[in-house]
Amino acid sequence: MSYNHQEIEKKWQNRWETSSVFHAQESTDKPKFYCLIEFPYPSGAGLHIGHPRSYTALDVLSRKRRHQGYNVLYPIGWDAFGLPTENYAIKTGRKPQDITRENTDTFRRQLKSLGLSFDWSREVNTTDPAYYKWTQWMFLEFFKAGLAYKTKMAINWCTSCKIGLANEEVVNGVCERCGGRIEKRDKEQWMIAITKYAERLLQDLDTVDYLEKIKVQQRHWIGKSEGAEIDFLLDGKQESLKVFTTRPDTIFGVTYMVVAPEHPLVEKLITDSQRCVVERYIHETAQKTEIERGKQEKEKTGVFTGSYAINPANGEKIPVWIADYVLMGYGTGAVMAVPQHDDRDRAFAVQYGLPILDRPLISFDEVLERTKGKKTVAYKLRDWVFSRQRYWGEPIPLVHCEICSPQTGGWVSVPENQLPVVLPDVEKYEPTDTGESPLATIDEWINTICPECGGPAKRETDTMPNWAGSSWYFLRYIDPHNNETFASVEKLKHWMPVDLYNGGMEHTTLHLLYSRFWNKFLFDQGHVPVSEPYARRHSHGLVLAADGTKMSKSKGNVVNPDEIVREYGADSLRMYILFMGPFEEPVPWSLNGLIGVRRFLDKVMKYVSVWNQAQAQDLGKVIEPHLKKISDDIESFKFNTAVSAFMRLFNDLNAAMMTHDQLKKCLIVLGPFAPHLANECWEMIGETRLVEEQSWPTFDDSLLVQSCVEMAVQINGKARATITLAPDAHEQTARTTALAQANIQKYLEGKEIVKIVYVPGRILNIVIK
RNA sequence: GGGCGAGUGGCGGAAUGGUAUACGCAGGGGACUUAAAAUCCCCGGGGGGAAACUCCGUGCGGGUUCGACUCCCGCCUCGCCCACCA
Repeated sequence: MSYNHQEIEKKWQNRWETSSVFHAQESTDKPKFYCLIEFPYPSGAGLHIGHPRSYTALDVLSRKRRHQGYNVLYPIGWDAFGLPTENYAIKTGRKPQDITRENTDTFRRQLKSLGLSFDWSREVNTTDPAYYKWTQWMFLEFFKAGLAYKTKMAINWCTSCKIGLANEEVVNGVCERCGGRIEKRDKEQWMIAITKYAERLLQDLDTVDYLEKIKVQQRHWIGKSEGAEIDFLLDGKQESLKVFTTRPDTIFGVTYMVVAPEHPLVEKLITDSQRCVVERYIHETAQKTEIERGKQEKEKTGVFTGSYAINPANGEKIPVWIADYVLMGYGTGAVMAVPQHDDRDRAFAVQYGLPILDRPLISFDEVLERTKGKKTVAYKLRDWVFSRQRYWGEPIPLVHCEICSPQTGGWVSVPENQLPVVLPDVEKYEPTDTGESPLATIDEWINTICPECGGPAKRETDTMPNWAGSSWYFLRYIDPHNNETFASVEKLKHWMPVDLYNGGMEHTTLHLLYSRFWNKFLFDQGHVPVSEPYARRHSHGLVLAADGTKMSKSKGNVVNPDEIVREYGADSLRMYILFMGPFEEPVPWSLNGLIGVRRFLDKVMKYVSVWNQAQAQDLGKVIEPHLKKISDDIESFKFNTAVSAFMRLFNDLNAAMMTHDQLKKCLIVLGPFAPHLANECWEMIGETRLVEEQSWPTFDDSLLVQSCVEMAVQINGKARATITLAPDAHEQTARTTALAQANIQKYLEGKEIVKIVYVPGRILNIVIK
């Protein structure tokens, strides 16, 4: 017998919608639980089968918390700015706004069909002007605090997307999104000074409950090194070269120095005789892509500048080289090379025949004294490139005025009462290879008046990266319809921090770090009540195709959730996706596995439909251990074994009828996993109201202990017999029973018992010789 | 090169010091049926044996322990992340 999932799923989804059971409450004495999933990017491809993995898992937990009496906030929204939509708009000649609306409609319909207990009344959309008004407002807070600045810098330019990328968006030397070739380009960019928060982003990891691998990855990304800055006077010149080193104690072994090709002192270092060769090297290096640089990792390149520096520790004269293995963005962009102690320096020294000297080490303090150096720290973290030269993003709310604000380069904030600066309609969205935003072609939008002097001014045409809107969306969920502020202080105090945030590992050094930073900044400005936004962070594994590879359109191995829901039902999909494997591990999709879960759900439906109270017996001893395990497994994210415990429960029943109360308990615990079926069964046994309105069951300890257990008897660690005993049986009883076993006696014949190890309820091991 | 994780039946996986392979899939056998589907019951790591039982077995090699998939040391393979960060 197979139940009609299409009928019952629609029915209960309507009931949930009209009853508002999933709405977070505004005023209540209940403890709060804020449960967050990473809001999706509504792509044209529709929901990916991987999305429900995270959503269903946290749905189970949210539902359990509601049963447990918590006021639960489990919201959903759309991270809808970004390139795929813009590129699709260009290709089809349509407006990104229209495409986004269609895509979010599809995603909303698909998510609702899964029976997820989101509070749909709080839906947010980063592309909604009422939302991005506050993204712009927050940007201005960064600007006013001096943390947003515009600077000319070599950026990563994706030649395919025609867009500047942050370092974080360049993966293996190619564009993270499209795989396109990256080249370096000099461009004026808005930057946000995340590096000012490097130390706190690092330190405060100790105050939050994240999976350890997430902390490790963030620490590594922030990359703190302690060391010293030491000045090396240039021979015959006024200037000195400042280096950063983590090994000041090796300073006697310095045999040469190296500066990055982009170092500001390069021009002064070049001597006439070397000018030709050095300039050619710098030019060649600038042309190199990240990939090309990577390939030459083993083979280092560089040139001698012609200049010398003086080692402040011993007065030795040492040559200064230029090489691209030294990075301008880290430390001071200059190093003292100690081939004896550093592999890279050694490789370079070998390559160019520079001396390698084995000199004694000296203490940190002594070095600082001799060289007048100072202790310092360096971070790998770089400031955040915040400009994008594209259309489909939040306009940066600044105008440029020739007269006003010379201290900020002529940049003036758009006043709060003129926010949001709304994206204007444009004819064409194509990016230009000149690196200007498509907004740059709309004169009537660009030309405006300066809010300070009233004179003519021009709007900034760069837009924000799509990490902007996602850096604070968890705050907007708390008060999504507020027109006065992004969220009221009282509501923020009630809900923050997020109690549990689940998302993909790929966001660890991007979104997760950005949003921690963003929240800390708002905290410092007094706008949010907590310094860390997420009390706990968990992460899920990918759903792979059946062959264990990533699902991709080009390989044609993408599973469509609509089809699964139509054929097998949302409850089957939910339960299978939890059952398929450990939550944190990548797991291949299997239609057969899904069918197995559907059979189980049919079995439950069949059981309930033939269940009758007249034949009921007390099956508490069978049922409760399983329900207890399921309840515990939810807490430890072991959803796969929770589902198998359900299967065992119904196998163990052997079709025996449990009591009405016991059946109710089973259905309440089933609710978070298969909510439609649980409600349908709930109604079939004559219950009114919704399963969602019931309290989570408690478990009777006396029913959790078995009266007797089967125990192995081992001889020298090998199982030779089994005996049945009370779990707390006395050792003497256990020994007597074990020694009476025929197979045990066989082994004991002619042997001496050295000792007997007895672990009640577990094992009895007889050691013989 | 560095960091993190994983390696268990035909397959997804369970067990984190105590009878390895729970649960599910695929497979074999049986019941029901004119038949099939569906459903239900039974079997199910490999070798030997009629059976009782026995030997081998959790990537490889050592070790700790009464007892190791589990802990320790040394390798191999795969996955993910970072990768010239001084």
